[in-house]
Amino acid sequence: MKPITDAGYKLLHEGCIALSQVEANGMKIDTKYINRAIIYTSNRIDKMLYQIGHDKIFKVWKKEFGIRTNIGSREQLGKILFSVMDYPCSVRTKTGRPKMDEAVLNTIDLPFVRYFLKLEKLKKVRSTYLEGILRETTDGYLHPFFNLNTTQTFRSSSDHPNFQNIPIRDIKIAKLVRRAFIARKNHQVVEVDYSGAEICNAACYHKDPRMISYIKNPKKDLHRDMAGQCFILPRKEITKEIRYCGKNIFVFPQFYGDYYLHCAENLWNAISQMKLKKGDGQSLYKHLKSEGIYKLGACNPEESPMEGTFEKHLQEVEYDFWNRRFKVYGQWKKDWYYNYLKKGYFDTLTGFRIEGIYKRNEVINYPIQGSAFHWLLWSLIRIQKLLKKYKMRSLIVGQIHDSIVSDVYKKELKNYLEIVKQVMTVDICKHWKWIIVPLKVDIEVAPVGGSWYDKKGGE
DNA sequence: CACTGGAGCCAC
DNA sequence: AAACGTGGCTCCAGTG
Repeated sequence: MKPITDAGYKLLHEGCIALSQVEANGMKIDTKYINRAIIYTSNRIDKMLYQIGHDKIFKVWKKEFGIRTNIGSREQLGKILFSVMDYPCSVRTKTGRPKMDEAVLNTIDLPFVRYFLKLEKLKKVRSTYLEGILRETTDGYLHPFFNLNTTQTFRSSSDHPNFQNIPIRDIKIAKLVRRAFIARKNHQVVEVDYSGAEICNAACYHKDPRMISYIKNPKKDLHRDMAGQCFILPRKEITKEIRYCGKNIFVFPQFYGDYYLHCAENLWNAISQMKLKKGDGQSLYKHLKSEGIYKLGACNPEESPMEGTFEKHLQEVEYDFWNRRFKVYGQWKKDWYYNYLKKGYFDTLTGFRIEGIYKRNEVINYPIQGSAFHWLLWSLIRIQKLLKKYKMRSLIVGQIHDSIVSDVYKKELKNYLEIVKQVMTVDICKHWKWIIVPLKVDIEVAPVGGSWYDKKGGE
């Protein structure tokens, strides 16, 4: 893994300098708030511990493990549930222990298990995030590290603390943690990200005309279309939730190298969780039945799927996806991997060579992932230079793979956004002629006096 | 007491 | 033929 062009070397050299400035800038932290949040979370943890301590199952647990009883041990809980209480254990880890993650535990309908999961979540929030952030904060500022030398793909990483995995999906936990990240006085938090960075970047490699047309035409929607195909639904019946499944259980996994068996299982399971406008998941199973799909199927890699099963249907959807809809993309994947096998390395569009022993999915994913980050890195370097050149007070304070987090002086907001848009969607295309799709950014701004949690989209 | 691998979970 | 890519952090359990 090394730069093979001067431009590649220069990108990392300047990137390193720019990110060190980002580290030095740091983000302002509301430490008083964090201390309150830790107390609040601790109270909730105590409540859960009380609930657990007064449950009959905990008596069984103590009887089994005595002085070794550890409420944080999933292994011990597994023994109680699957050996002592005789719940069936359907999944095991690769070392043969019962799998005890959230998905498995959600299938066991006991208040005790619900308390346990709640407790684990709260402990994670407290230790990794609230306490982790506070530990690394000095004089009210947090300075996470951003590394360019640690990843296989030429992406970046972040540590002490990791700024790139602060909760956002679970809205309550997101608020609890992100509320701590604030802007300097008379500044506001602004986050700008490339929309569909990896999909757009992939298109620059494979140049599939149908993918490019999806990217160029805002009326087209790949995730909606694929959700429709997976569930055999017309466009108008695709709810937000169904589209979400198309995106996160079919399209992205397929891009990363997943295959129909896995997708079929996950989509089928997702149906049971769905709450639809017209009825619930059951109505979707019924709908599939009316289309001749009666069950999931065995999903055994050794056997070919049976007619009338969902796995058979997904096999057809997948075939269509790579051999008809995105035929050029599908062929590119084959060629790209074949060329790697022949040469023993592959080169990225941003000027790097990746050499060594890699699996098929790695060979296909690394260049896309790495180059997508390099769009961001190039943009960050340039934006920072311009902020300096115009003697602006706004500062870049963080970076998350395809987004830039800044602490923007309120009077500079308009200028800042102009610079960012110019660099990220216009200048970069002049710098890298191989960018053959139009680039778009999503902008989110928090009000002055607000926190990172308060960022809102729409220009 | 230090260290390590596994498992889990957070992000893109 | 194979089968979801990249990271970091925490806790547990086992080892030396």
